[in-house]
Amino acid sequence: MNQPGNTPRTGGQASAGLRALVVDDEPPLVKLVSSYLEREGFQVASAADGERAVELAREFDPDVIVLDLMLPGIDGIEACRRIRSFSNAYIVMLTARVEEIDRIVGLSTGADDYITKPFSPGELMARVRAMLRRPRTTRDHASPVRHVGDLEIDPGAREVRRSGEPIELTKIEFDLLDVLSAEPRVVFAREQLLERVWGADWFGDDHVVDVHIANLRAKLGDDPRAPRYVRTIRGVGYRIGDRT
Amino acid sequence: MNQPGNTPRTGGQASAGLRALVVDDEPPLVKLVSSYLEREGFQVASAADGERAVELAREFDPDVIVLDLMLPGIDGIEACRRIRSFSNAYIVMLTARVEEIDRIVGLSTGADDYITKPFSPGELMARVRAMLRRPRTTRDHASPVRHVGDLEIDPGAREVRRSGEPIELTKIEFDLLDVLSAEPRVVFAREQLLERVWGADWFGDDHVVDVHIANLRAKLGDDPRAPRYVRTIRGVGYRIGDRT
DNA sequence: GGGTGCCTTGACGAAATCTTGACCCCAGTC
DNA sequence: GACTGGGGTCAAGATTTCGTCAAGGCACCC
Repeated sequence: MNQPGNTPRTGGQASAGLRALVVDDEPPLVKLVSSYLEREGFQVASAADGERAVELAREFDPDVIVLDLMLPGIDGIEACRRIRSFSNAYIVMLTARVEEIDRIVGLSTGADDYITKPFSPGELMARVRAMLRRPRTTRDHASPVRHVGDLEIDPGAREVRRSGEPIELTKIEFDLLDVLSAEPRVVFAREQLLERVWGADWFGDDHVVDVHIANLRAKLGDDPRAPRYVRTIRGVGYRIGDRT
Repeated sequence: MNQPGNTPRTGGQASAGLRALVVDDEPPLVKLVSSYLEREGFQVASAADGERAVELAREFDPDVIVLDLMLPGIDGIEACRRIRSFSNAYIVMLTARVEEIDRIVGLSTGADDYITKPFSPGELMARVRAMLRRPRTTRDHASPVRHVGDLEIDPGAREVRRSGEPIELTKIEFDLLDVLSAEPRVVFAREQLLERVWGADWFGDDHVVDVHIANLRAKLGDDPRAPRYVRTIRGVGYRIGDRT
C-alpha cells in the first residue's frame, strides 16, 4: 500500500512481506516508528523491554530490528548480543548519546547500524532501506574468533579458552577482554575502557577498572609482573597483544 | 586521577598522523570542523567545491573525508563517486535535509556515513572515530608508525623500538618522544614541552624537562655530545629529526 | 527468606616514577 | 685564559600508581 507523496519510490515494494521489530520503552516512539515501517510494507511487532525483545526476535523472526540502547531489564547491548546469537536480522541501534556509538562499535554487539536520538523517522527509514539493500554477505560474523597467544576469544559466543580449556568470565571481565582484544596492541586509557564497557553515563572511580583487570588476569592465569596477555602501561592504561 | 592535561585524549592518539579532507562551501563551517579534526590529531586540508575536492582527495590522499552534499560545480554525490573510484577513504556526507539521505543511500555513492545539518561537531567526531574503528574495513593507510633513523615509534601501542629491539619508556619519556617526533626538525622550547606533556596547568621548574630528556637519551642509547635522535638547541630547546 | 554471585568501594603496601637540588662540565664570550 | 650561563648528571626524598584484599550492597535465584 503505497502512500502517494510520503513514501519514497523504492520503499513499499522492496519491503513488502518483510517483518520488523521495534523495541523501545517509549510507546509514542514505538508507535511512530511502527507506522512508518508499516507504510513501507513491513509487518511490525514491538516490545518495550529487553526480555520481550529477545523473545519476540525468536518467535516473530523479524528481518529488521530497531532496538533502543536504554531499556528496562536487560539493556540494548545485551539484548542485541543475545538476538544476534540466533538471529540474522538487520539491527539498528538507537542511542540517546553520541558517545554511546563508541560502545556499540567497540563491544562486539553485532549491530549493523546506529542512529542517535532525536532522529527523524525519515532518516531511520533511509537507514533501514540502505541496510536491506546491502548484500547479506556483509554479515561477516563468520569467523570472529580472536587469538592472543594461546588464548581464544569468541565474541559471538562470549567464550574464552586457554589452550582449549574454557574459562568462565563475568560480563564485565569479558567485555574488557573484548574491547582490548578487538584492537590488539592499542593502549586503552581507563576512561576509554569505562566509556566502552560501562557506558558514557558512568560516574564513578577509574579504580574499578583495576579491580576487574586484576580479576580477569587471575582467571586467565596472568601474572601482573610478567603479563602474557593484559599488560599495564603505567600512567596510561592497559593493552593487550603480542609480546613487546 | 591522572595528571591533568597529561592524559592522552582518546582521539588524539588514534588519529595521530591521519589526514582528513573537509569539503564545504561555507568557510565558517569548514573552519569549525577543521579545528575539531586537528584537535583529534588529524592533518587537515579543505576544499570549497567539487572539482577541488576530487583533486585534493587524489593529491592529499586523506584517510577521512567530510563532504557536503550541496556544492558548487559537481555536487557532493558525484564528487563522492569519483573519489570512491580511486580512494579508500572513509567518507561522511553532510546533508541539510533529511530526505537527502535517501539520495545518498539510494544511489550507490560509496559513502560510509552521513549526518544531517545542523550537527554538533562532537557528533561528527564521534562518527569519525567510530568509522575509523570499524573492524571490517582494515584500512591500509600509511602506517601510523613513525621512523627516526633506526627508531620506530608507535603512538597507538606506545611502543618504541631501536633496530627492532623494544625499548621500555616511562610515560613522560614516551610523551616527550611522541611530541618531538610528531613534528620532526621542529624545535620545541622547554615551556612548550611542559605544556604538551605535563599540561597547561603545570607550575614547576623547566629543569624537569632536562632530566627526562637525559633519561630518554640514556634509554635510546643517545650520546648528548653527538646526539643521533634528540638534539639540544642551546638556549632554545630540543628537537628531533634528520641530520643537519 | 536465605543464599549466591557479582560489582563497587575503600584501605593499604610495594614498587615505579617523578621532582628537586647539588654539582660538574662545556661552549660561547670578553 | 678566565668567566658565565646553560645544560648534563646523579642521587635521594616525595609522590603517584597499581595490585591486592576484604567488606558491603545489590540483584537474582531457589
